[in-house]
Amino acid sequence: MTYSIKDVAEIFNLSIYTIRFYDKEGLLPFVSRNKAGRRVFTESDLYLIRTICCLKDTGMEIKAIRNYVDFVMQGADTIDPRKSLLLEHRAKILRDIENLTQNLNQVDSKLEIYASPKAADIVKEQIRFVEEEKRANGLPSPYAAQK
Amino acid sequence: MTYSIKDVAEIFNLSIYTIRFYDKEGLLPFVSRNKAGRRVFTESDLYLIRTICCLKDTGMEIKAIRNYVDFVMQGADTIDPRKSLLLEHRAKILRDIENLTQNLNQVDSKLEIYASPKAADIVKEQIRFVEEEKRANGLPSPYAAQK
DNA sequence: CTAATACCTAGAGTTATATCGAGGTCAAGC
DNA sequence: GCTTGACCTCGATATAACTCTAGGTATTAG
Repeated sequence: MTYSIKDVAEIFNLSIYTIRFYDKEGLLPFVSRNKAGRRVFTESDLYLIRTICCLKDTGMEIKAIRNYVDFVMQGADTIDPRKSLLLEHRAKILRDIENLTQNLNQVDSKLEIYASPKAADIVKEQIRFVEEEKRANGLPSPYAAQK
Repeated sequence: MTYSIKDVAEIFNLSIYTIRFYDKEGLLPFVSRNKAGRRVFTESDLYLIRTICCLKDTGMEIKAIRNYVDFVMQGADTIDPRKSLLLEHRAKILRDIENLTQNLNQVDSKLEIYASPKAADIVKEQIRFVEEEKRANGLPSPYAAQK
C-alpha cells in the first residue's frame, strides 16, 4: 500500500503545495519517486511525516525539523543528537504551555469583569480613571479622538 | 508618572520598532503625544498594552487585536462584543493548550525510545522495516541516498 | 487517438510580523 | 550656540511559511 501526494495531503490536512514545499526544504528526503517522477509515500513515510507535523505544530522551525530529519536519515549513530534536540524542544513546549496557561488566566480575569452585572459600571470607572490620569499629565483624552 | 517608548520597550520586552509598528497598525490609538510629537505613555496605557501583549502572546492576529482595542475605545457600549471576542479567543487558547499537550505526549514517546538502553536496536529495526517496505514497493532505500 | 486528470518543476507572489535606514526635530548639558 | 541623544516619520527590506502560475509529462477512460 502506497500513497499519492493527494492522499498524504488529506491525511495530514496539509495542502499539496505545502508538501511539495516541505520536500523542497529538505524535510522529505526519504520519499521515493516512481519512474514517472511522482512521489510515492509508504506507511513508514507517513510515520515520519507524522513526527514532522508534530514538531511543526509545536512551533519548531522548518530548519530545525530538517536537522532532525537529517539525523534520522543518518541512522542509529545519531540517537544522542536526536535526543538532545527533542529534549530541548520538549522544554520549549512546556514553556509554551505554561505561558498559554498564564495568559489564559489573564483572559479569564477580563471575562469575569465583562460577565459581571456591574460590567458597565466598572468600565465607566476605568474610563474616568484613564481620563483623569491623562488630564493630570496634560494629555488629551484618547476617547474623544475616536471618530 | 509617564513612560517613554524606550521604557515601554523594556517593560514589555518589545523593540522600539515593534511598538511604533503596533501604533502604525492602530493598536495604540490611546497613546498621547507631547508638543514635540513624542509618545507619552501613562499607567493606564501600560495596562492596555499588557492586555495587547497577552492577546499577541496567545496567537491573536494584530487585526483582531485592533478590533478589540477599537471596542475598548468606544466605551461601555461595546462590552458584549468584547466579551464574545475574548470568549472565542479563550476557546482557541484551550485548543492550543490541548494540542500542545497531545504533541508533548508524542515527543515524550519518542524520547522514551531514545532514552532506552535498546535505542540503537529499536532504531536499527525501524530502518530494516523501512527498507523492506520500500523494497516491497519497488522503491529505492532512502538511506543510501544520503551523502 | 484524444481528452481529462493528477502529477511534476521552477520560480514568482502573498501574508503577517517585524526590523531597519535616511533624514529630520527637540531638549539638555557643556 | 553646538553637540548629543532620544525621539519622530516614511518607506524599504527581511523573514518564515506558505500559495500560486505557467508550462510540461505520464496514466487512464472513452
